[in-house]
Formats: sequence, C-alpha cells, structure tokens
Amino acid sequence: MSAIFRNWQDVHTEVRRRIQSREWEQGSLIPNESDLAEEFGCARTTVNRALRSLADSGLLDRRRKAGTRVTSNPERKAIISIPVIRLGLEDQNKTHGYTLISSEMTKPPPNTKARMQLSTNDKLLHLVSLHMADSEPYLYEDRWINPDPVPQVLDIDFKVENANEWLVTNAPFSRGDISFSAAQASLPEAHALGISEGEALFIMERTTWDHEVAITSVRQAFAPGYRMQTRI
Amino acid sequence: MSAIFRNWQDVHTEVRRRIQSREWEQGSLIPNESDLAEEFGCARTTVNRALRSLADSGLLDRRRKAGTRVTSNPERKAIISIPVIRLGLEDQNKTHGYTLISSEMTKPPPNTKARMQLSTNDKLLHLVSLHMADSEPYLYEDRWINPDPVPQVLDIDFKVENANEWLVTNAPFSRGDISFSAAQASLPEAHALGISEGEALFIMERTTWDHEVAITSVRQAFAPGYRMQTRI
DNA sequence: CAGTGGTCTAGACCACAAG
DNA sequence: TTGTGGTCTAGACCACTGG
Repeated sequence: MSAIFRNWQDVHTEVRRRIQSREWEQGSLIPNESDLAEEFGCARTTVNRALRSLADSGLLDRRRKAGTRVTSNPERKAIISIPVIRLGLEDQNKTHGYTLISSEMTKPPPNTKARMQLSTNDKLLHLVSLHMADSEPYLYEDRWINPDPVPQVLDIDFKVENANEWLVTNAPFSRGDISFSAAQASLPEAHALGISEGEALFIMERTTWDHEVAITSVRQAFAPGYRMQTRI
Repeated sequence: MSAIFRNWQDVHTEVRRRIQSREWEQGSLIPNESDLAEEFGCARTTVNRALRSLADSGLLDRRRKAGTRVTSNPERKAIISIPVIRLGLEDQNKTHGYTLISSEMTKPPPNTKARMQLSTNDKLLHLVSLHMADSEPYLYEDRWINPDPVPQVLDIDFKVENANEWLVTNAPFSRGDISFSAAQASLPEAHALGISEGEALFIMERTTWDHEVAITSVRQAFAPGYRMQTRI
C-alpha cells in the first residue's frame, strides 16, 4: 500500500505528485511535517528539506503555526544564467571578438546617475564597446563605471581588455538590479551592429553595488535573433 | 579574535565576505566542512547548509573528494517571477481587462508543432487574445492548446474566461521551456496594441508539458515600455 | 583506496503567529 | 497560549571521485 521514501528527493517527488494530481487541492492545508514524516517513514528533517525546496520553487506556502498550504496561483520562477560574455559564447563554440568604440571620463546623464543612486557630481568612466560572435556583431554595450571603489580601473587599457570580464575579476559586487526589455535600435547601435535603425533589440540593463557604493551600470543591446532561454 | 557563528546564515555571510574580500581567491580550494565547523564553532550540518546555499547561487563549486572551490567566473543567476497576468497587474494596482480576438480548432504550423514536440497531426485550439492594464493594451497573446490532456478545455467559453488563468488552475504542468526575445510588431500585433507596425516588443514564449504530453505553447508580446525586472 | 561532500536520524530548543 | 515550521547538534553511513 504505502511506498518507501528513503530520501528528501523521494518525498519531494511524492508531494509534487500529490499537488499536480490535485490530491492536495490548491489553497488547501497539507499535513504537518511530523505527520508526513510518520506517513513516509522518515525523519522530520527529511520532510522539512523536501517541503522547503518546494516552497522555494513557489509550489507551497509555509508559515509557522499556520502550516503549509498548496499555493493557489503559483508564480512560476525561472532561473536565468548571466555568464561572462566570452564564456557564454565559447560554450556555443563561437569565437569571441571585442572592440572598444569609445572611452572617456565624463559626467553621467541624470538617468544614469539616478540608476546608480549617486549623490556626487563626479565624472565616471564611460565605455562603449562591441562584442562579436564568430566575427558577427553580437552585443553593443554602453557602460558607466564609478572609479571611486575601483581606482585601478583608470589604469586599464580597455582597447585590449574588455570591461565585462575585467570587472568580474576585479570588482566584486554584493547586489545588483537587472532588467530586460525591448527597444528599437538607435542610429549608433544600428551602425555598430550592422542593422537598420529601428530594428528590435533585446536589452539587458544591470547596475551593481558593493554594499552602498555603485560600481557599474551597463546597458547591453543584443543583435537581432538573440534569445534568452531557460527551463521552468 | 574569532567571532561566534550561531546559525547557517551567519556562516553564509562570513563565507561570502571572505570570497568578496578575496581572502579566499577565485578558483582556490577552501577548507573542508569539518574544519570550518570547528573554526566556526558549529556543527558540520550547519556549515553544509551555508555552503550548499552559496553553491546554489553560483559562488562556490563543490565536488565530493575534490572539495569546495571559489567559482572563478561566476555565472550570476537571476530569478524571474512569472505571475498570472491578472494578479501581476493587481499587484501594481492596475485593473485587468481581457478580450478574445479569435478562437478556432486548427492544425498548428510546423514550428509550433516542433516546439510542442507533437507527433500527430491533430488539430489544436488556437486562441488569440488581448490583455489590458487600466484599459490600455498590455499584452497580445497567441496561444495553442492541446486538448488531448485537457479535453474540458473545449467546453470553456474563452470570451469570458482567459486561458492564462484557466490553464493555471486546470492544467498543471511538470516542466516547461521559456524564452525571452525582442521582435518588431507585426500588423495584427500593432493593430491590437494600438501602436505602429515595426515597434519593438518584448516577447515571452513558453511551452509546457505534463510529463511527455505538451499542454500549451504561447507567445506573449508585451506593449512597448514593458520591463521585466529583478535583483541579483 | 581514502577523503570529501551528501544525507539521514533522533532529539531538542526556538521563533513566530493564529486564535 | 500553543501548534507550527526553522534550525541546531552529534553521530552515522553512504556516494562519488581524485589520486
């Protein structure tokens, strides 16, 4: 009658099955950990691990004293990997190329300043560059770097080294904002990417901080055809 | 000299600090769990929980026997929430509107068939609809539904009920593919969304399965201005 | 083969929040 | 107040994999 559940993955699978089969209905309370542990013939810790994992992925709602419920309208959570550009391309067996388009120290426009939550009026390092995949334009990058937390950045020759990679190695961040959107190619973007003005580009914008100090804010426009994919 | 680490979050924070401060260098081996447990004055289980969490977020690489290393080129992982459309809008205090544009049973085009990994030539339910936020066009949805695993779908009046929500409640899935891209608005999209043909749209495509049976494949085109945001 | 992380167990205490 | 999940502990065995 009752199967044997040896480990938390087994429990995870069985609980998931009960949710998907509607054996446990949406919004309803499920048995508490101790009861499940008894039913499954394992320790409560094991049940806890399984239920915690399901709660992390959004299928269960857990609250002390109130118990564990099947989420009524699960917000599905997708995990997106954001690799270093060169390595992402090499995973696809493509060669990576890089060209610096411009580099200057200048005051950032208000929206950039706001995104980075900067209070001073200091100049930032502004880099515009193009990444290539197998000699095809791949990504147009417009980046602002705050030299304050990483003064060494001023000594780097970004004609040779690309900022994406340099920062990963030299400027650890503790948190970041990220957004994805679509935009029509501006004239400089179209020119650099070898496409027509107005074509639709996939845009990723990121701003990162080391605690409260903004490090960099970047807008990356991917060449037409780019898809960001994952599983759920 | 040495601080006290009471719980796994403390250990997590301290290890993260050592990584970010470069006290433990990229690519280098860190002490094993037992040694860390001794240093931190806690049980190995606690250290394990903290390190596992850091490994999940991509900062550590762990392998039995080989030990735990600081990831050299961390792939940052962003978690994207995909809510039911109506609820996502209500979270933003916007009213949700919905209109069915067309509905028919027909054979899917080859690319749809391929995405859904269908082998038969059966007809599918094809729904095109528009979602509104505060009476503004918000999302143009083109959806194919396989009635085979969910025959009740044929009895639903999708002029009233929207497929997005109906499926969440009535057709649980076990896995899905998801992709994000940008595209220029086609004529019907532009017309429905009240924009010009060729404007840049943010596109989300999802195909979901219940085990090996495809349930639905949907392409959602968001009105200009849409941003998908998260933190990292 | 042996060292590492992966996991289980039983028991304990604690933090939170519903009633 | 009290039931629930959250977590810690010490000890144990196992699974994987590098050398």
